[in-house]
Amino acid sequence: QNWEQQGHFAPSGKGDPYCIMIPPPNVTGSLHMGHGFNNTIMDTLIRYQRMKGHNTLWQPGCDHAGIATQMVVERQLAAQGINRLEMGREKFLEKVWEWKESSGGTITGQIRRLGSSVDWSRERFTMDEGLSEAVKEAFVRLHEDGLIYRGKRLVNWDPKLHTAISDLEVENVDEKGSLWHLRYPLADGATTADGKTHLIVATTRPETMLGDAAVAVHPDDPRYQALIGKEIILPLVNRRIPIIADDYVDQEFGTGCVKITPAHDFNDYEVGKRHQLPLINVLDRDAAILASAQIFNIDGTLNETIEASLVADYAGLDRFEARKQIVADLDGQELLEKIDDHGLKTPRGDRSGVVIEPWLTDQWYVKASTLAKPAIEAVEDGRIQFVPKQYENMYFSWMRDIQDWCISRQLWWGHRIPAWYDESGKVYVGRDEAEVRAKHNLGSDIALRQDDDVLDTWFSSGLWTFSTLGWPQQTDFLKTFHSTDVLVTGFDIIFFWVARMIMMTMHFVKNDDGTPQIPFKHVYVHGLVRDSLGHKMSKSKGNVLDPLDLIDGIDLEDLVAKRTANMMQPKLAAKIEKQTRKEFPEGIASYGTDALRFTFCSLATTGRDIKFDMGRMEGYRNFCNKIWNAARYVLMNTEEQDCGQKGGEVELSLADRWIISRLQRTEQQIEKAFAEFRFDLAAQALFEFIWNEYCDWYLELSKPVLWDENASEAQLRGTRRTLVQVLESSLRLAHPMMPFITEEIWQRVAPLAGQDGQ
RNA sequence: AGGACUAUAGCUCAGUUGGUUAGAGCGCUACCUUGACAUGGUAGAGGUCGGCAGUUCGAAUCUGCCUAGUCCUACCA
Repeated sequence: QNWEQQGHFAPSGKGDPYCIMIPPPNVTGSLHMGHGFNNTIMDTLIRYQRMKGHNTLWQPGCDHAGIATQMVVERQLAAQGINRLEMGREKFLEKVWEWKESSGGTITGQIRRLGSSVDWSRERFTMDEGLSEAVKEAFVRLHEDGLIYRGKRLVNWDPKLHTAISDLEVENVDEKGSLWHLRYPLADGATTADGKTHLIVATTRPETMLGDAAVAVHPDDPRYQALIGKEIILPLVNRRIPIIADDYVDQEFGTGCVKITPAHDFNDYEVGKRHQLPLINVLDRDAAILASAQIFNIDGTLNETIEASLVADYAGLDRFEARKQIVADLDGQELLEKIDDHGLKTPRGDRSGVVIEPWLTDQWYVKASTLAKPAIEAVEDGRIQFVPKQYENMYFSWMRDIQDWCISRQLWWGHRIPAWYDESGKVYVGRDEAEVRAKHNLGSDIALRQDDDVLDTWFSSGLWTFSTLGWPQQTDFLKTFHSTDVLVTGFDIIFFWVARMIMMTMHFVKNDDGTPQIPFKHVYVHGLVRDSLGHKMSKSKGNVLDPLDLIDGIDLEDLVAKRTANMMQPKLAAKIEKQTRKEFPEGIASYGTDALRFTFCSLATTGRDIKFDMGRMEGYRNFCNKIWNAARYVLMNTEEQDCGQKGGEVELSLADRWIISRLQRTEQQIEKAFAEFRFDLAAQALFEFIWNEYCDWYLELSKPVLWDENASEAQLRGTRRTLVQVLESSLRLAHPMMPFITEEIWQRVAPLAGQDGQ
């Protein structure tokens, strides 16, 4: 029976509490090197604290990962020719739950293989009943506090996934594009200073010109000052739009004239508001006909309002098709001045990869700046400390300029927003429909419809440290283990998750005296695990390592098959196969969990990315072997022997006293290393002590004593006792990093050393 | 545009508050199969610590500038 079965991983109930919450992986995901690293660090910390006699809780769980999971299930259905919309919400959700049930155990099983000593009895899932209640409660309370509102604003719209996403989910990618210079004819016979009858605007998105509401110039620009207040005839749609002055315009860039399209660009939106421009496009003057404020449909095709306009057949065209058509049409009317090459940052959805459109819709927002204030202070005054410290700057710069957080998603998989609408569209927020009716005195004759949208996944993960302990109930676990001690996570989710956890927790969880509780005292930030060349591991690069393959080993054919499975492009598969055969001609040997974990620890240096080096791991596998053999030697010479544990005179030699003093120094080094989260230094100190001192010197020095026929009983007892005691202490030091080998040997060594083995 | 980080042996990385001959693992060379361990042992080669200048009795370490690379944030049409 191992320690997990004996229940050693649950809180002991004795000693000072020490708690870590696992960053919940995607429930349908599978283990990668990042998890392996992350879990090793946490487990090492937890085991270390547990051995020091603390009342430890390491709580596992998974995230429902809204978009990611929904995409996977949609893809599966698509393979069977089924569309989610045809299926309907309820049936689709049944499918997602089915998928969750069938694949949801994968990653937790894999985490177990890493030796993670989590308390499985307290496993949580963000869509569990308890956590869902917490989410609902949090939403309603934030709304009551005036920190959640619903509003029509420009959002980042994903035309592929058909949902809004937050700023953080948009990646700005450097891409080559063009700058189109378009001629906009001046109205009423006006001319420019140099006698032209048009202005030239430069744009990277010519198709949005259909929605232009103005042309802006800089107020001080001498070239255009005389034209401010005059009007332009917008080409193709022949609508009159004003020339306005705004110092947002950079005189140096392009022609110094900017087309303003408030419904399709965040800057233009602000300009539009400043100048009270209609937030709209083609049919602005006939608002009655105007159903939508934009020229795009939900999927990025041009909408019907275009067709109703003066011009032809853009409606239904994809936005990029429309671009070609519009440029061609402008060219046909001699309105295209020139096209320049232009590098630009294209906003793309981090999940879908498609170009994100600013789109005007009703969404729910969290007023982040209010929540950010105490969250900033907590880091400023050191209640929360980042390790390494430089990440605090990153945190501050984002938090001090934080934008409201769009939390509604037009998805089905997630926590449905607890808001209801009556027939007039008036919105009521409450824990359930009954509460809403009671609170607002709505009779049963009034029909209510719940909001279709769900919450951003990060909304529920933001509550993770306390929702998993039973909040809003004041449970014993919440009182004992919150605030948690350390959060172990990657820098890539500091904004997504860490910052939001701090904000949410400090708003909802209070001490008895009313002061806010922080979610954790330390944030240990680690880097990405990369391959030995420093490249990011990814399926398409074919350089992915599976931690389990490093533990168990894998032969070459299986590895090739694994790396090239389900490739989109067959060409890529051939390349990956070649590369894999070259890198691992013999496949991957089995290194064992301890070697893998020890390698992670030794590479866990201050906050930089980790290049995973197989050579390093090979060396540490040899170290495991060294420990094993040293233990064999010690047991051979001490088991069934008098090690002084039953009394009797014990004489310590110089060597005995020397190794004991070295051990004590090592213990101090490791204690210091752990206090500073320097797992690499802890690993190094342990390695050097066990190999270079205990094995190379002390074991050798013990041989002549043990084999000396003239040695006294007291001398033999002294050497045997030192052998077992130093070994036992070394195993104790090694155990957090190498749990398996130490657990196995320990059971035999501990009694000899007069310890109980735990 | 602003900010952060990195640069040390062929490779992957340590080097604490500036202090003798700069360390580890892997790789490399030579030798060693005696009873913990060839996943081992002994001996060894290999570094002008990215560059330049400065502070100092003394710099891998502190300061400034430069170069190369990685990353984060930002509204350049």
